[in-house]
Amino acid sequence: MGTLKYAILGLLNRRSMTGYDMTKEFETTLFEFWSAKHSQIYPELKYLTEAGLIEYKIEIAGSVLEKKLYSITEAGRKDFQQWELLQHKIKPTHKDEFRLQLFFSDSIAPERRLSLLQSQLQEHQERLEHLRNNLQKFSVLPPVQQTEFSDYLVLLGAIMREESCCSWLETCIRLCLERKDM
Amino acid sequence: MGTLKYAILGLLNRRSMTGYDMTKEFETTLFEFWSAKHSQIYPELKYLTEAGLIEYKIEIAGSVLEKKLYSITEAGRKDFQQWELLQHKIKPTHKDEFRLQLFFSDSIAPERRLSLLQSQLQEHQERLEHLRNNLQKFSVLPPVQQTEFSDYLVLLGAIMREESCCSWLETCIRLCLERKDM
DNA sequence: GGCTACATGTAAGCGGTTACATGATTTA
DNA sequence: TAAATCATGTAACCGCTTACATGTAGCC
Repeated sequence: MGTLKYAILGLLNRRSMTGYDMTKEFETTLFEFWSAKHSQIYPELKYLTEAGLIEYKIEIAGSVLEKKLYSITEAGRKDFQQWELLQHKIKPTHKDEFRLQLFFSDSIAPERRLSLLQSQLQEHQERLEHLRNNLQKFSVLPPVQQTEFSDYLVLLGAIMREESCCSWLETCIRLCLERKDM
Repeated sequence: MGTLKYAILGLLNRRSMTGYDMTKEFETTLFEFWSAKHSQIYPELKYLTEAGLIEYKIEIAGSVLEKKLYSITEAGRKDFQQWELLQHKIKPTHKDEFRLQLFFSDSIAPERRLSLLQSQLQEHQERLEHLRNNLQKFSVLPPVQQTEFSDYLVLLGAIMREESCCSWLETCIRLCLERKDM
């Protein structure tokens, strides 16, 4: 797919930054829908530079430390904006180890299945709470043209996904309890 | 993670089958939460056989064609059942190219963003419809001990996930339309 | 006889993670 | 001065996909 390329171009389309800054962005802002480690980012930056889609100038921090401040080129911006218009097909399978485990859970004791469901529910509840805290920074709904509007939409998506997951797990637990003796 | 290993052991824990049968299972039954191509399955079968977790006997189909009918060994069953009890941590990032695209969509025209949202909604609606058709085979809720009960739970999970995704996309579309001039 | 499905493998390459490796700057 | 953070890279390995490669069985 080569999606990392566009994640990087997208970041640089917003503002110039170093590879280190990008690493932080992937760990925080983009974390809900994309991630990449520095060991993947640096080689990709090298490749994108060679391809002429980005460029860098060296800045000196302190007295000797060289930082590479990357920015997007015109060619890069063009490439990015073309990708931004593509109507991607959805991926057919969302791999999910827990659901695989649940699918085969008729091989274990019903109480064990119940405890798996409950621990899974707790994890998703914690993530949901965390996401809802993030939502609080949007005291008012941002205008559509602004960057914050997109941020708001994807955060909303993450929250709704977790809510739905929690309510599914609650349903599973309820069904297991209600029908304990069947 | 080595999850494919347990997907295979789980299948063989239900019934003996060939690599080809497994390929079909991954394409149909398990498709919503796991998948694997035959090119990944056959080497894994070889490895699991060497590790003593599964074994095969050769069956002749027709006059000469050799099929390897795999079954799980006692060691394999033990390994599988141990995995089945593990309380896995949820994966922090669900990579999603569409959400990445949406996140950066302040760089394109609002009508373009709207059309992306609408095409994405349509895809998810189609998948949802397909999943709801699958649900119809459960005319009554199966008893908890049975294999079909697990099947039902994961199908319900897939449906709820798609429903939530659709309603998120509908919300996004509504927000974009309502606030067109802001 | 031809098509589809059955059946089993290997090879190249990509995307990604973990670990290895190094050094400067800032802050407590 | 010690620890945390900033900063940049490489190497080995794993999981997975795409493509290559081959041949049989059943059905119309």
